Amino acid sequence: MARPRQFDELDAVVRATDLFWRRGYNATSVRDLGAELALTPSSLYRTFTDKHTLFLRALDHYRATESAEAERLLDATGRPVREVLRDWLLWLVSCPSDGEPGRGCFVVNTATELGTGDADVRERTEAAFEVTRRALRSLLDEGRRTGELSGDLDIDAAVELLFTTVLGLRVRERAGHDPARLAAAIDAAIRSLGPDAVRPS
Amino acid sequence: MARPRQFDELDAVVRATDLFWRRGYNATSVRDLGAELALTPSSLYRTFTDKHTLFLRALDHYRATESAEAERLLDATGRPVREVLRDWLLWLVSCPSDGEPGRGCFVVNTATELGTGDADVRERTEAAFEVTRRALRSLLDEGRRTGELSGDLDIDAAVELLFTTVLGLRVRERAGHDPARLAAAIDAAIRSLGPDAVRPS
DNA sequence: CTAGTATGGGAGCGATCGCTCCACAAATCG
DNA sequence: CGATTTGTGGAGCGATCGCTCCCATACTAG
Repeated sequence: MARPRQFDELDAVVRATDLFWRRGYNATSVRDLGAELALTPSSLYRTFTDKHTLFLRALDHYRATESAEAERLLDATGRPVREVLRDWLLWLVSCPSDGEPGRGCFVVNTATELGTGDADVRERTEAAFEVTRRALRSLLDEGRRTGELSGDLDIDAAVELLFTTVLGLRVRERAGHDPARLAAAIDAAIRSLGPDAVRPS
Repeated sequence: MARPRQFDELDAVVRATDLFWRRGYNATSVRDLGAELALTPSSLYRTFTDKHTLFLRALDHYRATESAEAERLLDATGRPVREVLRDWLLWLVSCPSDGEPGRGCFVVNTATELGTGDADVRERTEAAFEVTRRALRSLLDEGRRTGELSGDLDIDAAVELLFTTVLGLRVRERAGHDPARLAAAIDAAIRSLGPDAVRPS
């Protein structure tokens, strides 16, 4: 051992995530990061190798916190699946907290900004998308098991529609669209699953 | 009059649109633009003022060509509205032509990259979104007039869902998702409008 | 032809980019 | 204590950023 760090590495990643999330990859300079994380260039590079690697760390951190929260919201066992789905979708478009302009979803912002060109990034965005897709599928499977969703429902197609809707919602949140309209879209998406067979409205 | 231009201004805007579309605002340098448009800095700045103004020109050009094509696809009078809607949505995710990696939608990419911070940009992205929303609404109104759509359908909500789906589809096209899955999402979105009352399946 | 005017080419401005290097500081060893 | 190891601070590297300026060029008007 030798001289200990004067900063918390996790805290630095959290702040870096916030900055990359708000501004995107290209618009965030190493000097911006240094100021926000209270790190000199030498500490930043010694700890995180370079800007690109720090960005990947930020993406990973975002995915971890995001999917942990999603798991919490989706694991409300026993509740009606439509209600669980609705709460989750509403959370997606109001997350993390109001008061600031919309930041959308870090993964979606990254996927649209960097496209498919960066292999490291694409690997992570695709993994994040796959987690969302799986979560939707298991929720719909659950709904079919309990009988809340009709056996006629094409679950593959419904997952694709809901997943696509999630991405659209997060773009709209970033664009600052009226929350009431986003809520209307969410309700319409849930209605597209058909009438509730167990608790008819 | 004096010395005439050696380049076509519209052609330059077309090329600039292509570059900004693929790389985004921040990742496109003035030197990149100069090389792609075959323009020296002096010509570029004399003609287009600065990078930001050229970007707005590119956005306007994109909106004009995009909405002209959309109008063509949506104005297929007499055809079933579900078919018109389906063809349009399929066109959105395969546009402008294949062979290259997905570029998504220039407006969506811009909205997510720049957020709500740039007033000039936001004005244009919101206008583009409003055009799309209106097009969907008039299509659904038409469907209700002809009886193809049920009178019970909540058109406001359906417009919100379809519009959100459009944005999601364009993100997914940019992210390089499987076209078959996008088509499945499109079919599910159309099915969410309810059964066809005039031409029952 | 000359005068007037707008363009094309390109050097290069100050600022900022991502990043490196090195002297110094603070901890653990013997 | 001195030797070693690791982190910190900051000057500053070469490259690139958005952009400006100057001058030769190529056109029209008279």
